[in-house]
Amino acid sequence: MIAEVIVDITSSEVDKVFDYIVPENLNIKVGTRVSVPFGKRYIEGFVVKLKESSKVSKERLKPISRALDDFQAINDEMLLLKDYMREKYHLRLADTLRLFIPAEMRTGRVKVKTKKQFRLNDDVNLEELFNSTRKSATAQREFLGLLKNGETYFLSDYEKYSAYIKKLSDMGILKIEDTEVYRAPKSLVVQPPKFKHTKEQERAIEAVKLDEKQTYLIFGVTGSGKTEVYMSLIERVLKEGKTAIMLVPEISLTPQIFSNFKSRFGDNVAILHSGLSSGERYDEWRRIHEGEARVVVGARSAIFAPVENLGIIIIDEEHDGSYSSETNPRYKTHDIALFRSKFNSCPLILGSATPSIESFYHAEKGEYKLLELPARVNNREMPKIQIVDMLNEIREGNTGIFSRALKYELEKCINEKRQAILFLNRRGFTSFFMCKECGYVAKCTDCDVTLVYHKAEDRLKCHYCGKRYKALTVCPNCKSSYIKQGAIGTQKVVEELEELFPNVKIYRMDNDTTQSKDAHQRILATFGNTKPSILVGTQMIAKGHDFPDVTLVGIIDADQSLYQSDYRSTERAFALLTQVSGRAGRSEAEGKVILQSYSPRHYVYKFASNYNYKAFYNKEINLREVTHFPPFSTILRVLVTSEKEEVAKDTVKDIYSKVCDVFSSHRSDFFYLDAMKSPISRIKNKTRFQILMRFTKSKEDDIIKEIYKICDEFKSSKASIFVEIDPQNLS
DNA sequence: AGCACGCCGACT
DNA sequence: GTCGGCGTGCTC
Repeated sequence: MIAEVIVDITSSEVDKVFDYIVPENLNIKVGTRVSVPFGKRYIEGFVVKLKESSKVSKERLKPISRALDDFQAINDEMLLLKDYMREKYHLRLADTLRLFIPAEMRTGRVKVKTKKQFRLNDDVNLEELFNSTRKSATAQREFLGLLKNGETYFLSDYEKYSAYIKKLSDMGILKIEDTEVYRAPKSLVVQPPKFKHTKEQERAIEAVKLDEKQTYLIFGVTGSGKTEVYMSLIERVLKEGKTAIMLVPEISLTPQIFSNFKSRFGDNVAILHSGLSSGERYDEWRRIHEGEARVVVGARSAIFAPVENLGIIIIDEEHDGSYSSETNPRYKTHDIALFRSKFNSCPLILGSATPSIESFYHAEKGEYKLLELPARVNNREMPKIQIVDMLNEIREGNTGIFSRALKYELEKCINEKRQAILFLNRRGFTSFFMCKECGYVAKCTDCDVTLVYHKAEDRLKCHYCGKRYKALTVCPNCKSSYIKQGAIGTQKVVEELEELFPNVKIYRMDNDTTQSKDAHQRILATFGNTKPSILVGTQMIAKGHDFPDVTLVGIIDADQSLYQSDYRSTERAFALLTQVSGRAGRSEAEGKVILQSYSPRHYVYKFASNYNYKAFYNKEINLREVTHFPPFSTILRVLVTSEKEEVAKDTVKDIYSKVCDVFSSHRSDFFYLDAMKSPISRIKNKTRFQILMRFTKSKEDDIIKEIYKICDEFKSSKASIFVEIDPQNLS
């Protein structure tokens, strides 16, 4: 027997299957992880196919040396998924397979945690043993009274009898053995709140057919009880003996979510996210793999959870950018979910208060079934949004961070002993260091990006590679000491607030203050318990926690998300504004949102301030259609990186000339084609060039295939080539 | 990814 | 003369 093996090396040179002889005595199946001799060393690999003969000559074939697990690490569905991802994204085989198993398994140090257990030997007569034990040996008699034939017990639970247990074990009456136990992540279990479904929830739950591969879009306003709909659907799926995957954005993977699910579904729930220890992650994966956990809750990568007999996939906050992988194995969670939905003939549920334009377009065309939850469960109004023209503030002499309206509302809020949240799009004290004399801007030596000043450490940091630099006091270019910081950040806002309200507690939440484990939760918890108080933060405060006493939300620099020059920025801004505003609407008292903008007449503000998603969608989709942007076209980017600028340049040139041929033969399908340096021309000391193109959606399959073929021609060890479809950002 | 092979510069 | 630099090529 011959096995096709993918070696666990992610390099384009070995990105193919290698044939190996399967020794008779080994139990090797498709999907087994194996160790194989490769060149002069041994390497891990995955068996992806078994066959009778090989095209490789007999002399060159080597035998597999051993199986690494006694189970099939990758099931048949995942093996097909690997082929799908290969075709769709042109990923390296080893890269995709790595997504399917926890990293802990590859490193070789598979740490199965064991615990000592004991059980009575089957032939022991408990009653006889009890009676033959001296009456005075009360502890021994007590212990025997706890036992039953055929049951197993953890040694650690009976520590006070350990000496006696040892004796019984020596006498051959009971047996102590190691058994595998799972390190389940801890989470508090609370009593699930009793829900009475609204009519709309009821309708949505019943509308989903569980045995069809249909995609549904649940369009539910903030607070309409989408999570309750998800849980009820999962309940229905479990009743049919099937399994479920529910994805949420990494940032909203809060302990609340877990405890909600744990209380509803108990040990059936497995949790996968980046905060788990490697032991926990491995064990959760094993529990899913063994079929012990049938509900998987997790971030993006949980879409690869090894569940069998999948009955439903739910993607909550489906518009969230974190569902697109931006690095190495680039994939779109929606694509993978769609594949698994088809394979398992099960529904895929996308849920959002602000669906992505693309998803809503699919719903409008009838490809997705639209389920609407238009009313909030508590019938509470969304907070009123007031747009403040910051240019007008300047005209009238207020050049500070806060508009007069925001200051007024902050004072009012504090006087009423309530809480406020101030939202800001940046992090760090200032975004950059710039010399006011010569215009010098501090940049990273390895990446072509401006450095960001972090006041707490008094350091300049590169947000791409993490490299740190001493803060500058003198301009290295012209020696002027007039070197200053640019725009505002969370720290700056906090400082100004402390001056304005010296007696009010002010909390800061951004990437810097949430580095340590659980810091996120800690800040939210202290903030939640302090009144009055103000929380200043970035994106991450937009989601998660409900604070009933937050009555004011201030958006300091609303325009920030609009200035990014990509076609999705308005859509992102709308979602963000809606999301942030929702933070103010949980209270008995009326909530208020102050939105500060330098371009207050932008249409996104008009629609966002009325919470009118559909009007926004109509405007946006028309714009996309006339400008030929997705979902009416496909954007494709070929990114070439290399340590050597010349190599990258030459490779891009070669590829570009071939792409031009494709362009010529599909002239009427192309809207755009150009080759250039990437906006960030160096990252981690690799030069980056790119080719950007945009073409008709209907021809994407053909064109993408041709582009992949071209990239294959020029692949080498000197330059890396990445192809991205509809990339989220173009750095 | 590694590891060997191989062809040119500065040293005991 | 040789030790060692890393460019190139191969791994079933």
